[in-house]
Amino acid sequence: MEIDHGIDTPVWRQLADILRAQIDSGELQERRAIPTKKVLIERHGISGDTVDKATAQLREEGYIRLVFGRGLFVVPAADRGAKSGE
Amino acid sequence: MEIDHGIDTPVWRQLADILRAQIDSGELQERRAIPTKKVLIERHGISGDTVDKATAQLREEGYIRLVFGRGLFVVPAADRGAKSGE
DNA sequence: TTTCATTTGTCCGTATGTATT
DNA sequence: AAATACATACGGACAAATGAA
Repeated sequence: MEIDHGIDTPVWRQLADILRAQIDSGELQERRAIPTKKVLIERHGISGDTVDKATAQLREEGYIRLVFGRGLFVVPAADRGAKSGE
Repeated sequence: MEIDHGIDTPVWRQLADILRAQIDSGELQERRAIPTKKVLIERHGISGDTVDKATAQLREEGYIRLVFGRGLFVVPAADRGAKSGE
């Protein structure tokens, strides 16, 4: 899964797509934290702002949820419908 | 309508609230462009990224719509339900 | 056609604030 | 006290689309 700066899909959306696919496939497990912001910055060679846009999108979709001071956690598919954030 | 950096409501959300109120009140008229990014930056003393976050929120709500190279235009209330962007 | 100005979205690198451990 | 973690914010830069000259 490589980020491509050359095509017309924004980098933040590509990252959101990658993370969503990893959640759907189980590579990122339910109730566990996704990689930290710092890791995503270093791994993909992108800025923190861009990571934020991707995670904001995923939070909006209900895929992940913020636990302050700890990280972003994968929401179980069963709880995706409606919860604390909405 | 003043932006306040001191309270816990993010600046980008405050700006979104201001613009939404101006649209609802008719101060910003339907089918007309909202103030440009540059104007909003100078008028409120905030950064371009912060303006972007506010306008992205309003686009998502269906209040405004992007016309590339021209500006962000107020969507008539009647068309807010569903249109080109969704 | 080419050039120039305008406008937006995207992106970077850094910094700060708040909460948790 | 210190490290970790995320959201927010800044200021600058670039690409693409539009319109005017």
